[in-house]
Amino acid sequence: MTVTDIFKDFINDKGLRWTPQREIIMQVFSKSETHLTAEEIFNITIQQNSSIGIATVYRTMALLCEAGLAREGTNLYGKITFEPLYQRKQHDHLICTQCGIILEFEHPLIDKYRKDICLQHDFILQSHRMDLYGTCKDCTPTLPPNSPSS
Amino acid sequence: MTVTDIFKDFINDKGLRWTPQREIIMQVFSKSETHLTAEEIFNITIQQNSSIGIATVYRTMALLCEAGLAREGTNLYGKITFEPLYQRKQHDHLICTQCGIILEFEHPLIDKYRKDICLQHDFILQSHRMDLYGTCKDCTPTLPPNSPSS
DNA sequence: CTGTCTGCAAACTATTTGCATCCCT
DNA sequence: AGGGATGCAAATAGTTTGCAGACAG
Repeated sequence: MTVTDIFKDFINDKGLRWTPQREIIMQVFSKSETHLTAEEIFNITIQQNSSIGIATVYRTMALLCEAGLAREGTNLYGKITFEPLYQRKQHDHLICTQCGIILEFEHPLIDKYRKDICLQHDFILQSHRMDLYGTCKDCTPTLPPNSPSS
Repeated sequence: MTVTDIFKDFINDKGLRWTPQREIIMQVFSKSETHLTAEEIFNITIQQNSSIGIATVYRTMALLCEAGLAREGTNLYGKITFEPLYQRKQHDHLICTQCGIILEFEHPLIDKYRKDICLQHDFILQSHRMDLYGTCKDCTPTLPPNSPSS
């Protein structure tokens, strides 16, 4: 059962049609390890089929979200991004505000306490998003050894 | 030392000018307990000064963010929102996807593990955002007592 | 064949910017 | 007086929508 199969089933079950555009877009997207904007997905897809329009990317991504295979978000610049959800552990993000890189992590206890909180508030948790913003290892200026303490 | 004082100092220190518009916008904003969009802030301010333009709201909110008194975010509909930061404990959010209400909570252990994670990744934490999405107490359909188990 | 999909371009919406004028300092 | 601040309107930028033709089933 591949991601493509799942999406194809979803499309069929809704009485929609399986098209080359939908297949390409979903493949490009599901290969990605990071959060992509519609434009980024579009730029990759047109390398494989130069006649795809960005409207189709948006329309297909909406279907992928509906199918539970993708999730919408917003990047540092306010653009909509899509995050692959298929067969991925739930995780949280470290986002470097210098270079924009997104690192992933998970922490079982954070997860546990998250659920506790929801119980305490009679809140039925559907999903969550936790992003930690800061400076990643590579963007942290490291003082050279013996550097003057100006 | 009120919020207004802090903002006024910030404005002065930058060699900028204290204007009625800035004062009104900042007061409207700092009275708010929730996340507001620019338009919401605008709608309240024009009740006090009908000639304020929305561009000024955006410009003033940018200053408040720079001053560390506000923080930008995105609501369920993709619009930019502003969250007051002054003299408020850091906290996380429970966001009801039905009615949009935002409940706040804090959990010291989640906070501790968040910091641990950053240490492990040589990541210098500047800020974070954790939003839990789901259904709040009031929007949860409760079965009447003795309801049939259809 | 039928009705969905597509690409295109136009429409929208939220946000930003240019500019003449205003008004703090 | 001088230069930042404002409101307006126009410009952007991202996303959505309408439509005629293409095409899956």
